[in-house]
Amino acid sequence: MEMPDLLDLLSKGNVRRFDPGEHLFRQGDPATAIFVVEEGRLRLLRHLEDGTTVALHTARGGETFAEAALFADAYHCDAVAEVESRVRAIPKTALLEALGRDPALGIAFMRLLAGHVRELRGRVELRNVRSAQERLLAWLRMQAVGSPAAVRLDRTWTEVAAELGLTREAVYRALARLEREGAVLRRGDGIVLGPPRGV
Amino acid sequence: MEMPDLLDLLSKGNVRRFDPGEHLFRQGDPATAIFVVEEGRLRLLRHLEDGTTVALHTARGGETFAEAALFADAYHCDAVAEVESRVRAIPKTALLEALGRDPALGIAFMRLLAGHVRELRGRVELRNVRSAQERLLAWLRMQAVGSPAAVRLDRTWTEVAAELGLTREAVYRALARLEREGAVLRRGDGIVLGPPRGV
DNA sequence: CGAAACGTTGACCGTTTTCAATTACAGTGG
DNA sequence: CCACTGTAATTGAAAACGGTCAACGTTTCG
Repeated sequence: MEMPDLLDLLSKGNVRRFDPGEHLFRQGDPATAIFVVEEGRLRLLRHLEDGTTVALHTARGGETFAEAALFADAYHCDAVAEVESRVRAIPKTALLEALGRDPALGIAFMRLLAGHVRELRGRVELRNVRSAQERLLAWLRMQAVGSPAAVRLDRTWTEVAAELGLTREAVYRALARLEREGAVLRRGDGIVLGPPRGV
Repeated sequence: MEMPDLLDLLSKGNVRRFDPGEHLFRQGDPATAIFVVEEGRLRLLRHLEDGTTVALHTARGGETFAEAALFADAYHCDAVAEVESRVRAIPKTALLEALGRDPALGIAFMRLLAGHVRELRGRVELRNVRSAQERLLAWLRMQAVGSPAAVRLDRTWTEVAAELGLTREAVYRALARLEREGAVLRRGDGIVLGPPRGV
């Protein structure tokens, strides 16, 4: 049950550049493609009947979005670049055709989606932890690998804060307090959890 | 682009009855099936390392859940019946095999998963709204249907509060304030939004 | 080299959580 | 038919917590 050339397929589309505020597509436009964010940040916004707007999602580097466009005739929301961004567009027809032809590719795509579901559920779960300190600790434990459990950061704390639904200040404070209390240890480019209590 | 016999396939498993509090499976159990709720209500609960438990999802009649089990060796959460429920279990091996054989079936399943992804992303984005009042209002607008926009509650406010990531008290207060400010109108079993300003 | 963005810490303020108390039901069993 | 029990709904008051603002050092990158 290995992953066939799904990534290959997902890298076939054209990359386009968008300026801040520029639209990739608008609610109601014919759904013609799904997207992969190469770089930057896009917001998905839905316009409601009463004229108000609600944010559906914020897509960042590496993420795919508008997958649901595969199964709809039109986009259900706007996609707007928040900062200058590079976005790869995978044509819907080609992707659908490939998925329908090669079952293994379909399975791979399902796994991708199922993984998203699991990851998103984890994210929601994390947000249920009220305390900033506990939430950060839970996140660190989820990210941790090895023994002793350690996390190597591949992103800035500011970005981590956004994922946790906190301000960066709150994260720094939580971090400082966790370290003060001996729950974690900052090690340059990463964090070590559950440090030796005997010291 | 119609839905092929996914429902057909999803109605192939055995139906089992569960009493309130009874477990369908537990976190760590070998993943052998995905499920469809025939009737009742199930909660998916994840146990954190600190012993606490958080709700991942509440599955209701008609819903499928634990789809991610198809691609995982073990369940990553508990499933517990909240009320007496009838649940259909679709064996993982059979489903995987059928999905691999019939591409159309796969497409239908992908659509299901893509819908879940969209819903979950919406949930996360909702949690990014800091103010309890704004968050509740955004949620209400998303749930609203008809004109004038209205929401009929099929669950308790306590449950809504949990989905919003707030305490029920915070929800009641936000609700009271929204009503005081004329943004919503409580109507027995539901809520009417953006009430006529002329009155 | 200079402008951004990141990292870090402090103080203050507003909001939400918590704790507490009261009302309103719906179901249960005597 | 009614007291009895448990949960939901509701509101108040105080405490805790995170957000916001501010200030400053550091790194990054054009």
